[in-house]
Amino acid sequence: MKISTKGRYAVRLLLDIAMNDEVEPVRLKDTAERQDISMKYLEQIISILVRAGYVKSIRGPQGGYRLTKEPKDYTIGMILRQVEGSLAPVSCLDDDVNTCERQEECVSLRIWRELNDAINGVVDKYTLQDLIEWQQEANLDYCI
Amino acid sequence: MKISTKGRYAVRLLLDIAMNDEVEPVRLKDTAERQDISMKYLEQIISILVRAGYVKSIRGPQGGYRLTKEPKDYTIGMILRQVEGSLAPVSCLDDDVNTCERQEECVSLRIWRELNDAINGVVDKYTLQDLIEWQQEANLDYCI
DNA sequence: ATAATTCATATTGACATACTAGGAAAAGAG
DNA sequence: CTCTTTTCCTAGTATGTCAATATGAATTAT
Repeated sequence: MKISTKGRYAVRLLLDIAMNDEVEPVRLKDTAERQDISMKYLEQIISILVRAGYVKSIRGPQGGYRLTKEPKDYTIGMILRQVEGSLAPVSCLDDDVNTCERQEECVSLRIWRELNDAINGVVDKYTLQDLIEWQQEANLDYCI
Repeated sequence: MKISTKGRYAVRLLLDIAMNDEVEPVRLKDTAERQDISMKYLEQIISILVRAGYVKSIRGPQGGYRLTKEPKDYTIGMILRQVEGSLAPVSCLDDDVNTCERQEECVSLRIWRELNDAINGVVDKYTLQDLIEWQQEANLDYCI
């Protein structure tokens, strides 16, 4: 029941881009340093996000990445689902893969469904904007 | 973010024992047939539950397994955590393994914490007794 | 032309998952 | 005491996933 590093890194990656895109787009190399994550790994993760239309890339020198939307428009759930695939706790709940023959008689399914809703409820309640604000608060605290 | 077969089977196993322990203890062979799960795999799972004191075993002919408590005293969360280990969505939240140096400055942690609470909230809300009742209702529906 | 960047694909090692296999130990029935 | 039925214990195995690394091509500002 763990969220993979890929999912967590994706959140940190987008947060880093959101918070560091001032004049120039954000280079992966810098994010890698700031976040202490291998750049090569970040490349793989961001390619998913580019394909999903969550960030746009600018190639060549002075290139980098930019968000395509406002931070408030990225829920954490969107990000996680994009890079992790479904967050459903059992595959019976994945729309496309409901191969379980016991669906009808399965009483556990009721709990898994509720669990699924609870999970999505939390991760879809917060957005990158929330993380940005928390981070800014934390930085303030740190300075004082 | 998936619950493993081991966890799900453990729930079905205990439910099967709860619902079939009439006169004699429940033999794994029968559970395996009823639930369509390999008996060898069930052996491994039940050994965890025996060690945890959730079931007691009776060896030899006419042997089998019995619950040690009332069905209402097993939450689904207890069962899952016992066979799966922690259900925490990030290992930072596992008490013993909080090796993450970013703990202090990590704003995502707030979300993971809330997610953890949501997950445990659901799985600890329901017990084997609930499953038994739902199963009995389902069986009634089926007959009518 | 050069250098800095993204893009694409392949490979790797470690670990976990989901089993299967073989046999030992206990205990009731005869 | 033996046979059979059950649990108990340990090891093995095939497959897949995770978490990266590695290599190099494509693009583009300077």
